[in-house]
Amino acid sequence: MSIKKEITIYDIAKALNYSPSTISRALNNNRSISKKTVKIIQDAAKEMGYRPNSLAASLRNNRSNTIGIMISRINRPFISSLISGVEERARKAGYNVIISQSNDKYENEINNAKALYDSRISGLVVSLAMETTDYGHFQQFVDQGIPIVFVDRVPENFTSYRVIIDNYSSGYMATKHLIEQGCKRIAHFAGAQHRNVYEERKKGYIEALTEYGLPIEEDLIVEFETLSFEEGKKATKSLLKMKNPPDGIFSSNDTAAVSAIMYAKKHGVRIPQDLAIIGFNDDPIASIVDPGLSTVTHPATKMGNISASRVLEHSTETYDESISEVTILNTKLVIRESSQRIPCLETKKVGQPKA
Amino acid sequence: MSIKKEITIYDIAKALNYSPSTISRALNNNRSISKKTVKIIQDAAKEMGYRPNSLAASLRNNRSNTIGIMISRINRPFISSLISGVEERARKAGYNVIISQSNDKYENEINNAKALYDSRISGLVVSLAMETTDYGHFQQFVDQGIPIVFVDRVPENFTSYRVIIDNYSSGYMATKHLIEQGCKRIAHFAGAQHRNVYEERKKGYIEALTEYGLPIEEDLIVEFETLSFEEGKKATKSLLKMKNPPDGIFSSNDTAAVSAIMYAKKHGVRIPQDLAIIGFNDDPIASIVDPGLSTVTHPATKMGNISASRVLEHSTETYDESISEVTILNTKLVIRESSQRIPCLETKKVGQPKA
DNA sequence: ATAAATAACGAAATCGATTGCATAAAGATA
DNA sequence: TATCTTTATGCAATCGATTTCGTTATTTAT
Repeated sequence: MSIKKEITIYDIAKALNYSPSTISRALNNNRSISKKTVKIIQDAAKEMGYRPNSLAASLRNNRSNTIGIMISRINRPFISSLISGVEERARKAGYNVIISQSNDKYENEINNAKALYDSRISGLVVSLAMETTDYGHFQQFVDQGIPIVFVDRVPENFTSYRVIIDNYSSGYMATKHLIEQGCKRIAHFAGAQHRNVYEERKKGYIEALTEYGLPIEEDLIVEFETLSFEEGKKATKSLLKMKNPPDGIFSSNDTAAVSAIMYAKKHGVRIPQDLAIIGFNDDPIASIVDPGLSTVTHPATKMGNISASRVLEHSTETYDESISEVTILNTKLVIRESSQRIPCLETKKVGQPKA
Repeated sequence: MSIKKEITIYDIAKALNYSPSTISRALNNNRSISKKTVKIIQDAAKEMGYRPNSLAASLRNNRSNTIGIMISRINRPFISSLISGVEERARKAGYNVIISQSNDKYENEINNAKALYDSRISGLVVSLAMETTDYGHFQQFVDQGIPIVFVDRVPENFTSYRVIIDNYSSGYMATKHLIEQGCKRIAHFAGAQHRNVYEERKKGYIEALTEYGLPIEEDLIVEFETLSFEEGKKATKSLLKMKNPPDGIFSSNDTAAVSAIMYAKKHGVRIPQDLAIIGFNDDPIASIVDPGLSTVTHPATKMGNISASRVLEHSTETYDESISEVTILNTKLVIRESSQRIPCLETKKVGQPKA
């Protein structure tokens, strides 16, 4: 266990007979050091096997070249791709990424926020826990000038960066698609209505029905807690038991939609003839289930990339904290067999270009 | 942008007329400070809103209460659950988790190792990139007494902690199951043979065939590069084109297995009657595909938990660096319809108890 | 009662990099 | 030549917590 000594700028300073300040500046390509000296120092540093101690730099600068991520659960396709996108971009810029999962609990989110804050992260990427309705725990970051990027599940009243999709239009398009396929009674699997994404998808659903003169039936709108497989099954069961069951379902996620497909199939309901189904997210299971689940793509990795970029490009000088910068990404309908009653391939774009 | 000043131990020291040393000790419950004083100081700290600056402590201690993770890709079910398990355990202990993905590239793995090393992580959890065959980039951690836990994809010759499943037995059991279901010509989707997991699964496969007196046919063993959906399709296609096609497939992962199911189904091959299939991992898609894919469970989250524990419990004093501590977790066969020719539910355990 | 041990706390160095200010040398301008 | 810049570098403080050595009281032992 012979722990090797690390080389510091002091070692280099001694070896080259320069002061530590000069070494530091040279290594950071500070222009006040002549190119010749810079070269000498950088070469020596490389040769001596110097490795910057980022902890020391972080302490001095009071920021740690680290991006913190707060999400509900890592092991969900959308979330893991989102994280992947953040990591990808951050690492290219030499930043580390710290993750924390809330398991959709408000209390965990608060604790994680504190932990990340104490870690002196230089930026935060957040997708809110299902439970969260109060955003006070994010104020500490704002007070310290640490940029926050909310992704996908964003708060209603909190000035910050946002990276989202157009949930309203996406919900509208998904529902419209079902209508165009001949559905007259379309059910909706809605998520918690205090979470923007679910609220807006539902609004889009209602708008589409309204526009096409179809009635809004509260019986056909099921509000889920977690949009889980189990919940999907239960909801499908009770929908199919109705005297006048729906002929279409727009689900706010793929898990519940797939669950519906499987339950319906098992009970002799033909998909899409008797029941057309469309989900949301384009998780891997969407293309595996039989019949394939039509859905709305959710550009997770790209959202992660952009979120990280927002943090990296954030500049305290140019930042106006009274303005929310919102980035809206396009989604696409992916039409598979679960909703395709009329034989005609189509792929539609939803949403607006980047704001 | 009025950035609030943080409270330090010096502020507390001044307020209470103690020295910073005493404050530090009291906050760390050092026994050389009287209980009375400790209480006074801790109360004051709380009241003043003191928050320890972990960067300062990290610099001083030269370790950062952070666990680094190196994996191939975050957005894979097994990996994201693994990470989830590490995060879960680490956060409970007040540790942060930094992630880095190699995308299965050796070069990225080297760079990530350097980045994590420079971040002064206090422990490392690694699942090797597909490409990696040289392990020199991990030596730096050993030299600094930083514990490394290899999970799942582990190196052959590198003394360290390991958390794995019994791939050999699992492969054996999976194959045996197919044999018991009446398969006579079982194909194998093998992964890169320099990666322990794939090599051992194949060995288990061969052992089972041998034990039951079935011939080993090289034509039926397909070595994959990435075990992707595409590769699975291609392999299935050529297998089914053989004059004497296989009646069973043991795939080293679920993705390729599901791909095989879908391809075979599409081409009129009945599953499991004509072709019985079993996969590996128990990814979500395994229970979604129709017919449901039999597979081998891979206790990902638990492996993550244990890996984190190994790091947290690691003690430089008691550690003997000439010994590899290996933890082997149980796997289970999950029998679904894709392999069930004989009507009889079964679930078998594979592997040994924790070492 | 006196030496020895213990308890409770303080002074100051340390971890390694950064940076405002000072300084010296070289070049430019009048 | 004298003055003013500009260039290149060093000095020393700083970030905040930890820790090694001490230094006083206060107990305990003899």
